[in-house]
Amino acid sequence: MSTTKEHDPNIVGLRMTKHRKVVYNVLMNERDHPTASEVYDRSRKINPEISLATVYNCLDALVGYGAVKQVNFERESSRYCPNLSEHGHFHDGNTGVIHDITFKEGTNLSQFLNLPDGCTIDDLEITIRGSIPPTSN
Amino acid sequence: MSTTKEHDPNIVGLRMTKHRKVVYNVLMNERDHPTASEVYDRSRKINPEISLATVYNCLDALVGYGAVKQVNFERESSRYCPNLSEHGHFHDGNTGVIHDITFKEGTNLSQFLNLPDGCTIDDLEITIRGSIPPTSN
DNA sequence: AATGAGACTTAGAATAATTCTAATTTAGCG
DNA sequence: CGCTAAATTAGAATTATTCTAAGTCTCATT
Repeated sequence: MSTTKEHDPNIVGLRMTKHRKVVYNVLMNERDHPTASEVYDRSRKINPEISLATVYNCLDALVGYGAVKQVNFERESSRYCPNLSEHGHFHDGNTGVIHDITFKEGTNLSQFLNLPDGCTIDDLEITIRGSIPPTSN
Repeated sequence: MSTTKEHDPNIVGLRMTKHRKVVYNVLMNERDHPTASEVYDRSRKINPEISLATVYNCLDALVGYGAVKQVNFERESSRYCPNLSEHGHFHDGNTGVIHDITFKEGTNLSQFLNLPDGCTIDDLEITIRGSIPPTSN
């Protein structure tokens, strides 16, 4: 489960620097929605001379090119997620773990929301706070 | 449309002070999802000696007692909303206006989301960023 | 209506996440 | 291989929010 492969976003137009690679690999290798400062800590283990400002820059660049998603929960620090598929987040209050949640096949927003007439949707964020019962097995 | 009534949350257990009344009325009289500092500006017009810290305290108290909702959009300043019914928000990128959006009658989350087994939901936040075509009439 | 305890309010300092600045280094095209 | 624009850096700056400690008010109880 902890295969440490080399990942490469390979995005057209995104200049691939040493630091961007490190940050991207940090996100791919432990997909637990880390904050910028957690990414910073992990990145320094790989390349100790990276700075926090660079981590922010790299994350911004990766988000800007659509290689990772930025997740905001309440007003906490932003978190970063390499899951590019359309999904929401379930924040388990017991464990603090953030789970990705997907839509059921063939779901369309206007089926259940009263959206403004003729609106265009650029981005959707669904965040649920709750708890998951401990598995009894 | 700009009736300036006196509103009172009348919540059991919520001590109703002068400042809390002012803050609550500010929210009720212009229901446009203001930030704390916008609430501060409007409150000072009614009662110039209110402080920003008090505005934060009052908003926190009102949120804590369920008299208003706190809305977070990305990592921008929190906004406050006296619409207590279950609803999401549509952020119009053209105008900057935030519209409340409601669920269609009888909607259940698990109809369209793959939720964790047996999870309990405490809070749901749906935020859509998009645009609404200008009305042509 | 007076009292008192605890909750509210205040100004200003402190904090925390993020962004900015200006100087230096680097990627990658030609 | 040299060049130029873009990336990186350390540290300062910014911004929203929270904290602190002292003074004030609300309201249940008299």
